[in-house]
Amino acid sequence: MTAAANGRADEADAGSRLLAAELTTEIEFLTARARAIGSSRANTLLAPLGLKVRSYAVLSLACSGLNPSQRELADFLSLDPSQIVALVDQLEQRRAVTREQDPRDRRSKGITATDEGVRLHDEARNAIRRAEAESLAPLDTGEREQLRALLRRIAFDAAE
Amino acid sequence: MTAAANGRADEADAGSRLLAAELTTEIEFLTARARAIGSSRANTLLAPLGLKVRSYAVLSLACSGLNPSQRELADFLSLDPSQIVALVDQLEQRRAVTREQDPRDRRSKGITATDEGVRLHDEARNAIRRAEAESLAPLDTGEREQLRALLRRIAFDAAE
DNA sequence: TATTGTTATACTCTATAACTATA
DNA sequence: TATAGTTATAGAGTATAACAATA
Repeated sequence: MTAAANGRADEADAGSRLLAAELTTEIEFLTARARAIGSSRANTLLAPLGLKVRSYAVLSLACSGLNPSQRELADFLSLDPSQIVALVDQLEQRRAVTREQDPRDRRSKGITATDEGVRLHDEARNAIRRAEAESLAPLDTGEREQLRALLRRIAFDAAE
Repeated sequence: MTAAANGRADEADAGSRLLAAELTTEIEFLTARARAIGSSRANTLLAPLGLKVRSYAVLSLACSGLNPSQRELADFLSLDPSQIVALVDQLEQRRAVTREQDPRDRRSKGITATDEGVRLHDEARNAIRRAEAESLAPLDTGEREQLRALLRRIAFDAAE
């Protein structure tokens, strides 16, 4: 996780007296904790499909119609190219995606989903949405959209 | 983070055409990315102090005046007790914290900061605040407080 | 000479189980 | 019998460097 599995994420005792500590006001800490809770739930619900948040992200981008190269996937997901190789290997072995050599640059391989990959992605997206609904249970609809908008700006405006 | 170091976190090309993908609307993905950016910055700024986000969290709780036991630290930080041992070992070796046996339950050890630990924590907290300011640069003050409040509810209301 | 994908390797982080001392 | 801390170990995740094919 980064988007790694974290099976212990929701074991913390939220009623703990340590909630009074200053640490709980720091965004860095809160973000890490929210991510751990979210990844844990997402990985649990993705497990029956043989996916994790990492492979789901690759599959999702393969289904986007944007035909990303492995290099683009690595840059966009902030993963090393060698990790993308392993993730694409897994998805390719189960016939969810294909590597297609770019005729204009034969070094580059576009990753696209097969019909089976699209089916798998539909199921996985439902799992992700269930996980999201559980993780965001304390927030109402408007607050969820607020959070989404704020996170999106941090995730993609800050890096430039 | 997990709050692990992620040196590649902010290398993604935010101007990428992949921004159009549906994936970028999913909270799970955005949270993981925000955490990676935040942890990366925080770890970079903590490195000169010989700390990471993990050890900083333990030090911070040791400085809270709440005198947490290792078991409480493990529960609250969602870490395995054996990982707490290693983190406290490191901090104890540099004389930043002490283990004190609880006289009412001699199995339990309360972790408290030394004067040196408090000094280290003051420096580290400044580093964390600088990291936070950088990570949240796209947001104004009101939006930062909004985000803090939303994350706090997810981090601590959801787990019950 | 630089870049894409690939392989290999080492390192960190995380999960699990067993042990001890206390309760 | 159960719990706090500890130790040891294996697995997953991550970083780094080197290589072949292509540009």
